[in-house]
Order: sequence, then structure tokens, then C-alpha cells
Amino acid sequence: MEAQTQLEISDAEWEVMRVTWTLGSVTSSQMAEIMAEKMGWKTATVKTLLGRLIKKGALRAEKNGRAFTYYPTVDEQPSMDEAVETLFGHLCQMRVGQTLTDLVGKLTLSQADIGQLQTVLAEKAKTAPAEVDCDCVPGVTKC
Amino acid sequence: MEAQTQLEISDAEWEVMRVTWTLGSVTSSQMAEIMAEKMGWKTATVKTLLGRLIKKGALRAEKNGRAFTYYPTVDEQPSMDEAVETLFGHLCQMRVGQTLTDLVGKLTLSQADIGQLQTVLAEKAKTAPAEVDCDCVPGVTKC
DNA sequence: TTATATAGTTTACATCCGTAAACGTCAAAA
DNA sequence: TTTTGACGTTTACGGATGTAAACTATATAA
Repeated sequence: MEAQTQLEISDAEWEVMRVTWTLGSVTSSQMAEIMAEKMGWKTATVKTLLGRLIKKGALRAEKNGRAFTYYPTVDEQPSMDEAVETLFGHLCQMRVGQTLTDLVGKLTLSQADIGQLQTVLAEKAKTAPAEVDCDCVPGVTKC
Repeated sequence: MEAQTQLEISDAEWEVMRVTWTLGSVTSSQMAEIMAEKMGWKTATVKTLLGRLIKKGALRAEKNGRAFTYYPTVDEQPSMDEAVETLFGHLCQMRVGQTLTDLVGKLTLSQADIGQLQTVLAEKAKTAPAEVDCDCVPGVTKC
């Protein structure tokens, strides 16, 4: 079976996906209305993005009378996880801890989110190394 | 005073910045050597990226005999924080908690990193809301 | 039936990005 | 002094992106 090639969803396309994920399905007119309000985009812009997402295989269109209804073909959480992991993979590994701390300090998290994070951290602490090396320059382990 | 316009550092440029941040300063030949090994880039490619980063104001070049030595003009940690915050700002706020948990599960963190995160989380727990709304579609608070 | 609105498709277009080659200069080697 | 490199600058070039107008087909209102 063909392995799902990493689909590259651009920033603008991401906004369209968010709406689709949240609503489950949308018509282009609905999407146009939402994006006009949320992003200030013209209908034509939304059409282009929907088309590109179809071509990339992130959305699926199902004919519904005169128009199409669009559905996501990839799941939201895995897509988010992948985007985040890709970014963190490009950062100095020695600094991801500090970066995460800074981030958590600014995000709004629910009680449940915090509890879940605490659980994962407690588990990780059992086997965590004393320090993490910098991996920015081959052969250099200190920033 | 001119406000520092958000500098957009691309993926390839980011790799150059990482090396510069770690070494503090580099000559183009050093950088070319490092990037040849690390990324498989030709010297010409490295020159282009150094030039673009100079133009963007992320690097500064100081004449040193025949050649230049390059220095970063932006700090690493703030740049990392900004990149991460920008990404998280594009994600469904209702799901950032889960995304963070998934991420932390995969990252390698030091004992100190974990301790610091635990401290920040404990503090946040004091005022955290019961839940966080979805913000993907205006007027809709549930995914 | 004919005009109109609407949905999708095609074309546009400047800019950014990844990836370099080509070119011009100046210093060091021969 | 002439040749050869090393270094920076200019040019290249296809593809992605943001942003949208133009065009086409069709369903619906008149």
C-alpha cells in the first residue's frame, strides 16, 4: 500500500482545514462566508485554497446537487502533532526544554491538559538524562 | 524607533542560523564546510543563504582581511520562542494541550527541563480554566 | 424560455524558497 | 608579474504561496 506521503499544508490552507475539521463538512459557500469574516478573504481565494487542498489530498469533495460538500481526509490531531514535531525537529535539541517552558508559560491550558502533562512528565522523569546535547553543529555538543 | 519587523527565517536559513548561534561567529568557508557535511549543500547554496540572512537582518558581516566573519544579530532563544508561538497560534486552542502532551511524550528532555516544566505547570494549575474553547470557527466553541 | 446567480475550473502574478551556476575582485602563490 | 583561488555578488529557475480575477457550466428565478 502506498505510504501516505507527508502532505504539506501551507499556513493559509491550514486555516481552511481548521474550519473543515471543526465542522466536519462544509460547502464552499459556507467556507467563503466564514473565511470572509475570519480572514477577510475573497470568495475566489477560498476557492483556490479548497482546490489546492483537494489536489493535495487533504480534502475530499462529494457532489451534493449543484455544489460539492467538502470533507477532511486527514485527521486533525495527527496533523497538528506532525506540524509541531517537524518544527521542534529543526530546533536545537539542547534548547527545546527551555522553549517548551516558555511556551507553556504563555498558553492557556485546561486543568485536564495540565494534569495530563504532569502525568507524562512524571513518567519521563524516571528515565530522563541529566542533560541533552546541542545538535546544531556536527561534532559540537555545546551551544 | 523602527520596530523590529518580524523577520521571517525560512527552513533552510534556520539551519544556517543554528550553526551561527552555536559557534557565535563563522566565516563562509567554515559554514560551507559544515553545511556540506550536515545538509549536503553546495558552497553556492550557503553563500545565497548567508546573503539572504544579511539582507533580512538576521546576520551581520564584519570584514576580516579578505573575507567576512558572520555574526547573528538576533538571539536564539527568543527566535525559537517566537517560531513556536507562531505555530501554536495557528492551531485549534482546544487541542493545544493534547498536542503538547503528544510532543512531550516524544521529546528528549533533561531532568532539569522536566523540573522546570513541572514548576511552571504547578503554577498554571492554580488559575487554569476547566476547559478551553475551540477557536477555529467564529461563533463555534466546540470542535 | 431566458436571464441571473452560483459553483467549480483556469489563468494570473508577484514573492519566497531551495538550490545553484556564473561572474567580478582581489590577494596569495608561482 | 601572471596565474589561480577564495570570497562576495548577480543571475537563474522551477515550484510553492497568497491572493484573486476571468471564464465556464448549470440550476433557478422570472
